[in-house]
Amino acid sequence: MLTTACKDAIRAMIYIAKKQKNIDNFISIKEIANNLDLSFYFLSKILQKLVKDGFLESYRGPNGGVKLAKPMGDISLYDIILSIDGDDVFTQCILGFKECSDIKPCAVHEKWAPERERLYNLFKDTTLEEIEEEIEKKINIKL
Amino acid sequence: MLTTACKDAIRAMIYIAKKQKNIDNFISIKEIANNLDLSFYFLSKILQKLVKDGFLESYRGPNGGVKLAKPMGDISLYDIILSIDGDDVFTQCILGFKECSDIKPCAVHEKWAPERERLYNLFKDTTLEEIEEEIEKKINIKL
DNA sequence: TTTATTTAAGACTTTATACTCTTAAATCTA
DNA sequence: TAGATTTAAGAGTATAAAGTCTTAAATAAA
Ligand code: SF4
Ligand code: SF4
Repeated sequence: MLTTACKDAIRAMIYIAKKQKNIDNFISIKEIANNLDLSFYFLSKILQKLVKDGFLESYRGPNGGVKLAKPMGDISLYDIILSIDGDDVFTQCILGFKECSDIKPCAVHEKWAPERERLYNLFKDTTLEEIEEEIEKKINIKL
Repeated sequence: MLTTACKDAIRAMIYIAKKQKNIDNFISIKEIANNLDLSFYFLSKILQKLVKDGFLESYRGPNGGVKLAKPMGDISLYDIILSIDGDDVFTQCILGFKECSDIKPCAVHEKWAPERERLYNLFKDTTLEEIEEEIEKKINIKL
């Protein structure tokens, strides 16, 4: 469904959003990796993409790190997925056909197309802000 | 979402079901591969799994090939996916957590869990028979 | 200005998936 | 029985994803 790089990216963004709600500092990637039990090396690589795509702002040197480059209500899970994995999940055919036309659809199009649409809407509608509120509301949330 | 091996498997099973509606012969893997524009070698490997799991019956020698081992109404897309890819798509966490309890869920569980359930039902409910009927009904179906 | 800290970038290694080929076994037909 | 056909099984190769490491650049603080 999603690559591990993408899953890690989402978890990191949630962590950043949660932390940023309180303090507006840059958060070091090492801290994020440690707290989420991820490889620092791997996470660094992943977050670089989000920086390039304008979802994170980064700063080097002591007290450096990353922070959200936009209001958390303006960053959706779709944005993160698109940045890391591309839009294949939302556009590709369930049977793997390269070209897909509604004129000559495959045998499961009627079943798959609406589901794919639901998936798109789900991720598009879910913002870091909403997730952050969910975390505040509940007690036992795994990060 | 699905591996290419799994997509190929589904396409092959649809092809077999469609053909078997008319004649009850064994269908050679070479014929399937040619018609679906797939590698004979790769497809052979993939279909072996479906044979082992009891969804296909195979026969060697001239006029040999494969045929459905069950009524096409008894083979769902879920069965095929399970046989080739395993059940990861239907059980795994969207954030990649190994263990997942409803007691301490992740921040997107409330959104993801129902969607995963829908996906499961969709594939579980869609049988080769239903797909075959869809193909008969429509004119321009890509195989 | 020197040293420590932190991200950026690219090379590199490992692992998993995708794909190919060869040989063996089963079966039909001449 | 000999030869052709077709799947089975396993080895082998190629490509992509995952993960690691090294060096450079930016910055802060001593
Ligand atoms: S029409 Fe069929 S082939 Fe095309 S995207 Fe839809 S499901 Fe896939
Ligand atoms: S509770 Fe969260 S971590 Fe567990 S499966 Fe659901 S979405 Fe994934």
